[in-house]
Amino acid sequence: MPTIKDVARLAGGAPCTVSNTLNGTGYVAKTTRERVLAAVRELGYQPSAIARGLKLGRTNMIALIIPTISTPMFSEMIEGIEEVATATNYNLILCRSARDPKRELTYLNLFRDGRVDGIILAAPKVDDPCFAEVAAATVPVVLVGGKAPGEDVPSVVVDNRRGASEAIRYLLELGHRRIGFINGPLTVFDSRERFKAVKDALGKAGVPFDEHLYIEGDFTRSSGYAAAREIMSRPARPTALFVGGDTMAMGAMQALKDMGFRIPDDVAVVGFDDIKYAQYFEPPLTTVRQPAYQVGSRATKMLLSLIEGKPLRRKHLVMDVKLVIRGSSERRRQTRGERRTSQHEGK
Amino acid sequence: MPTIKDVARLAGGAPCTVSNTLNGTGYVAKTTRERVLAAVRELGYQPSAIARGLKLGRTNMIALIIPTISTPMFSEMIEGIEEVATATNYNLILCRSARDPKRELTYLNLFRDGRVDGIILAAPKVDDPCFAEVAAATVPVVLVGGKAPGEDVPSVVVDNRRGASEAIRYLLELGHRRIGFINGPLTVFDSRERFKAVKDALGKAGVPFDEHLYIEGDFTRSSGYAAAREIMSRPARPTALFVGGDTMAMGAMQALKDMGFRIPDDVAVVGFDDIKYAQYFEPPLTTVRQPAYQVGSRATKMLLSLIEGKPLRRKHLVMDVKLVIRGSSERRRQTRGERRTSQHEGK
DNA sequence: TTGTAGGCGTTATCAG
DNA sequence: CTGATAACGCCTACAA
Repeated sequence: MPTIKDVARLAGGAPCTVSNTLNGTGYVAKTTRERVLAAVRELGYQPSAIARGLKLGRTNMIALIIPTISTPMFSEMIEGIEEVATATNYNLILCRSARDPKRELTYLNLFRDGRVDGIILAAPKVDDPCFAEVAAATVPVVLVGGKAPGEDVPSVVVDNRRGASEAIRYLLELGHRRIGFINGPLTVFDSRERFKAVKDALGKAGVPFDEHLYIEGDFTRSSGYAAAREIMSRPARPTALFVGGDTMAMGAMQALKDMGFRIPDDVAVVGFDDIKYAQYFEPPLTTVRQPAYQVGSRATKMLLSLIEGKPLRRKHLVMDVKLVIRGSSERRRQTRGERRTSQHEGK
Repeated sequence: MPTIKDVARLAGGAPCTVSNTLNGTGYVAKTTRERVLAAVRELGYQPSAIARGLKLGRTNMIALIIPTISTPMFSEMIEGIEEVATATNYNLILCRSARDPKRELTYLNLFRDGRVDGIILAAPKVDDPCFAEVAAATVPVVLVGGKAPGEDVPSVVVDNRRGASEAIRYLLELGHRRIGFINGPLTVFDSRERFKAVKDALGKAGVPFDEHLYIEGDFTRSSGYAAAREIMSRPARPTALFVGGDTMAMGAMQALKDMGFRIPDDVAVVGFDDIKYAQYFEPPLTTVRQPAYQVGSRATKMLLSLIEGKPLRRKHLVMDVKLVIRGSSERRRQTRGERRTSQHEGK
């Protein structure tokens, strides 16, 4: 690889002139500029990001620490992050935390050395041990799907409370009174919020929260399967299931079918997420849509603002969610012909 | 951030002694080492990856250039890549190419400056303009899901020919003679291979390849939907559909249902990929499983070998595929009880 | 066994 | 307008 010196030599000048030409800093005579640019082209010169990073203390890299990559919600979020980063000339370093605070900590420590200009930490645990590290970070950190104690660390979350209470209110309106709730682990911010909202919504309707209708899974399909089997085997089983995650809901639906229950006739199911595949479940899943892509892109915009030293207008963003009603919760009144178009949502 | 000098000062020594202590290079007296380590701990010192990268010409970073992130096949592949990279102490820079050779080129050029030690280029086009750049790259490049002309650039692909011909042979065995083929774009390596294999397999069975039963989509669900609608509207429509991608197959199945065809009774469907959701389609999709995660991890191992300067045992890997038979191709003979377990594959 | 000097490729400063 | 010089933080000779 040619260096700036090679270019300077070929153009008959000094390295700093090349630098000034390329970066538009300082004054460079037009003729000089042209000679320099010609030399650059001839050599195929490209400044070394490493050397520049060392000098400037800026790398144009951001790091993303995220539980998994291939989970639909997270992979969409990653796409939103990548999009904004790339558009702003930043590169993305991808780190999988597997929801393990130790790994989060390792990465957070790794990145204290200036190799990245900012960090997005996705889905930290409630009381995550790494929050101390986050507070002491040498670069801006934005939290996604979680909040650190206090108001200091900027965050983007979805409106879990609203989503969960809408789901519950909707099921109540349909006449359900025994509503099972398959939640994610309470160590996860989203799950905790949803838990509170569900209790609240039930309480307001005068329906007592029944612990026997509550189970926690771990967001996997198999945990949803197991949870549904369990909950449907208990006495006084529910007539509806609210599942905090579409992948778990998929497992739950499978369990219901395997146990011989019809959806929604015997049991209504409402999920959370609205992953791409939710509308193609059988029956299509009623679920609370959360804008994963936008969560990612907004968080990245916040991070980039912080990196540029711009103040944030709002430190904590709560993204809107929306209940999407499909066949898993209401008996179909549609004819075959109507389904044809109704099922063909989006691309 | 403290530098190596700060540590040296605190420990009462020279920077190089700190370096030697930390890297195990040269001789360091035990007492000195201890003093150094104590100072390191006290200051929370961590070597700067940037400075080290500049000095050593090695960054422990690899770049991945891949069409999309949230497509199931690709996101699994990314996970395989991330896994191996992390385990070997490398970090992953994620770049989305959107199948655009221009973007591939931009990235390939960007990375010539030494900021990464190696590059994985996923799903390049056949005759991709960036192959020239790949050949001239300053760091090792491994191709995934594609091959450059000649034998020079290492690659990992799946056995598309075997997969496609098994699918076709299977449909022929079931008695199908008019087999529609919804393929991906022929600019994609996989699609091209599958195309040849399908022609071959039909030819060997004495069934002529009928162009009216062939359509290309772009791997999206909507393109599968449109393609199936189109192909099923033509005269002498097929009794079976082989679809080169499960997401497209999902769209195709939707189209078939909307048109009133029963699967598999009126039309059998066989996909390619075996994405996680394929087994939960209605009916569950018969498809050719490709090991996306392993493709990613193997490619990364190859790349890391090249980076370490180790010779490759084999420059070109072809990963095995496997036809997975489910309900979309054969009329169910199972009772409800049997389905229960058969549908509950994997997690 | 330890320390000194130089350089990796840039860019900022400041003198010419 | 241009160029010499120093510095970013680290590592590797080589000298002490």
